[in-house]
Amino acid sequence: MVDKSICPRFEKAMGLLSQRWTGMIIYQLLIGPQRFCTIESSVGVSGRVLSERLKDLENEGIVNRKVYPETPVRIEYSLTEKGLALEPLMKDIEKWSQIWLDV
Amino acid sequence: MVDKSICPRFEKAMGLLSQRWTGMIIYQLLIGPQRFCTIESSVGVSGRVLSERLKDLENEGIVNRKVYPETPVRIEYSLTEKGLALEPLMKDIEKWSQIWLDV
DNA sequence: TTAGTTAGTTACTTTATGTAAGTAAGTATA
DNA sequence: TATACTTACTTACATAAAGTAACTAACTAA
Repeated sequence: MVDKSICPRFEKAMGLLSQRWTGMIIYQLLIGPQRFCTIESSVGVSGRVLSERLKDLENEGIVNRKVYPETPVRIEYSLTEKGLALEPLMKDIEKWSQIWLDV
Repeated sequence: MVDKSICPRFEKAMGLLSQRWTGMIIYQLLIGPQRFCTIESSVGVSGRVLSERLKDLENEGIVNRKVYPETPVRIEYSLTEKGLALEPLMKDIEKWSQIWLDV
């Protein structure tokens, strides 16, 4: 008795955003372009998973990766237009959490 | 070098919403009160995980569980005020997905 | 030559999820 | 009386995802 009436786009979006750490990474990148180690320490995600998530987000066109061949190499991750479009959503989570959650 | 400057409330909210299936369950309950088997089939989550999630959501005060001692027993899950307050957020995901994702 | 940098990757362990069968409490059917 | 059928779960077991820590590449500086 399958009765999936849920919009497949919504389902895909939720599938992306409900991966562990993905939301936190995007939220952190809303501050501005950042390098790997900065995201790692501010978000508290392991390098193994961060590397995986950034690859996925890049493939989805949500995150941009820019290499600066300095020494040591600097790589900056930033949000694309598609990624920046998630800001209202993040603000809503912020609002909700401030009203309904206590620390 | 730990530099977690992220708001703990936001982090908790994201921790809740980024659990697999949680968002879909809430989205489905926005339609109205529903029983276990309806959520199970419409969302496509397994009974094992659905049971776990509904317990968590009830503990968080997001979902309400009401027992109707009919035969066979009917149990209806619905969103509390706190849960309903997540609607704008869900609408944002909907909007974003419709603009930025293709099926 | 040794040490130090960033941005990863690899191997291994622990946790989360999927799958399918089982349970409890009750009614209806043979 | 026995068997089957309902919902709402739970349990046991298998697989997938995430955590941890060590390792690598490419380059510079001491």
